[in-house]
Parts: sequence; structure tokens; C-alpha cells
Amino acid sequence: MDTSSENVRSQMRKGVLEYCILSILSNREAYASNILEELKAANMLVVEGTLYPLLIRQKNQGLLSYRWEESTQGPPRKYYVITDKGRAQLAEMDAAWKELVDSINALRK
Amino acid sequence: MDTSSENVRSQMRKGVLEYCILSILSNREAYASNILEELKAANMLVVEGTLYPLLIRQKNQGLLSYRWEESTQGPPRKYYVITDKGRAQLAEMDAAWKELVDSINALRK
DNA sequence: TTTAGTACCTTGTATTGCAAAGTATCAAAA
DNA sequence: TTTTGATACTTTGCAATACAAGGTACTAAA
Repeated sequence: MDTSSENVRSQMRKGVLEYCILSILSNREAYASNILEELKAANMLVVEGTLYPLLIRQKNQGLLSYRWEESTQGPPRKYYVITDKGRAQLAEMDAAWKELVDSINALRK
Repeated sequence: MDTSSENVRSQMRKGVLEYCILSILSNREAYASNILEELKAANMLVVEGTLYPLLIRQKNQGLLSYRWEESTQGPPRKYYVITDKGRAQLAEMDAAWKELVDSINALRK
């Protein structure tokens, strides 16, 4: 995949990453590496430097909380959990996403 | 619609606006007000201050060209036309959009 | 000449994604 | 004990973009 093509995809990812994070955490709690794996599996490549600040932002907005958990394989992990407010926001984002898809379909027909 | 909800939508629009513009211009040439109308009809509200710089960027990238046309109702209008390079980019964006929709569907199931 | 309508453009700001580098913890190897 | 490698979390600087707000300019009608 060439650079300009990757740039197109990168631009489109903007604005939906928060949606993806909340979606992943709505199924189960997870720490950063888990989230990166799920995003990768869904072809939504994201780097650490993007994910960590995003998690912190969402936590500061009250959409997520976290707890520390010891690991046998290295330093402790920060497991994120979606809050009630986060679930409400996720519902909002589901609606926004559906509307966006409808809008694009309307324009693209 | 409250402010936070509008913000969610605004964030999601990021990265797809260029796609929308190329899509609109792939059907017919248009000047800014035409484009704003079509975006509004598709529920993709955008303001002038967003659209004009975007058109200039796409023109500088060779995706669009334009011609001036006199109007009987005011100052001359800048009609934008999609170029071959713009159509190639649009095809790229169609693919990127489909992949993004697939990715979200995979995460959201 | 002034006013209203239309059209295009610019400036300043906030947000966001990313590359790159930094800090910290743990366990196994030297 | 010290060093090394793997893992995990954080920060900094930069570029791109959407928007609010304000500005410039042309035309026709009052």
C-alpha cells in the first residue's frame, strides 16, 4: 500500500477511534496491548502514541475507569473498564455512525 | 441536538469531508454554495470556513480545477471540476471507506 | 449613495493522530 | 550483583483539519 493511500485511510480513521475503543471495552475490560490487538485484527492499525493519550482523555471525561493489575510477565497493567457514562456515549456514537453511513450513501449514490 | 452530541458527529465527519466533496463533484461541477446545499441535504452540515480551505487544498493537490463564471445575482462564481487525478483519488477513497465500514462492523458485532 | 444579498477568503484556536524518545517494572542471563 | 531484554505506560513536538469569527469584493435595488 503506498503512502498516499495510507494517508487517506489514516484521515478517515480520525474521529472513529474513540468509538472503536468504547466498542472494544463494552465487551470486556482490557489493557492497552489487548486493545491494540483487537484494533489490528479489525484492520484499524493504531500506534501506542495514539492510544495512550486517547485512553487518558476518555478516562478524564468519565467514559472509562481503570484498575491496576499485577502481571507475571512485566510491569503492572492498567485495565480499562467502560463506565455508565461511557456506555451512554457509545450509544450516541452508534447513532452518529449510522447517520454518517447514511449520509455517505446518500452522497455516493 | 445537544452540544456533546454535535461534537461526536463533528469528530466523525473529520476525514470524510474530502471524500464527500470529490463525490459531489464527480456528478457535476459546482461552486461553493451548491456544495454546501448538497452536504446539507445529506445531513453533513459544514460551514464556509471549512469548505473554502478544503477546496483550495484539493485544487492545490491537482484533484480539482476550477473556472470563473459570471452570475446575474452577484459576484462571479468559482465552479470546481474534478480532474482525472481527483477521480483516481475518489476511487481510492471508495475503497478506504468500504474498509472502514467493514472494520467498524467487525468491532461492533 | 447606501443597503442588502451573494460569494470568496483569511486568521486564530482547539483537537487529534503520529513519530520518536523517555521512564519504569520484572525476570533471566552474565 | 549487574546487565540485558521484554513488557508497559507516558510525554513531547509536529502536522493536519474543522470551525468560529471576521474580512473583502461584486451586483443590483432602494
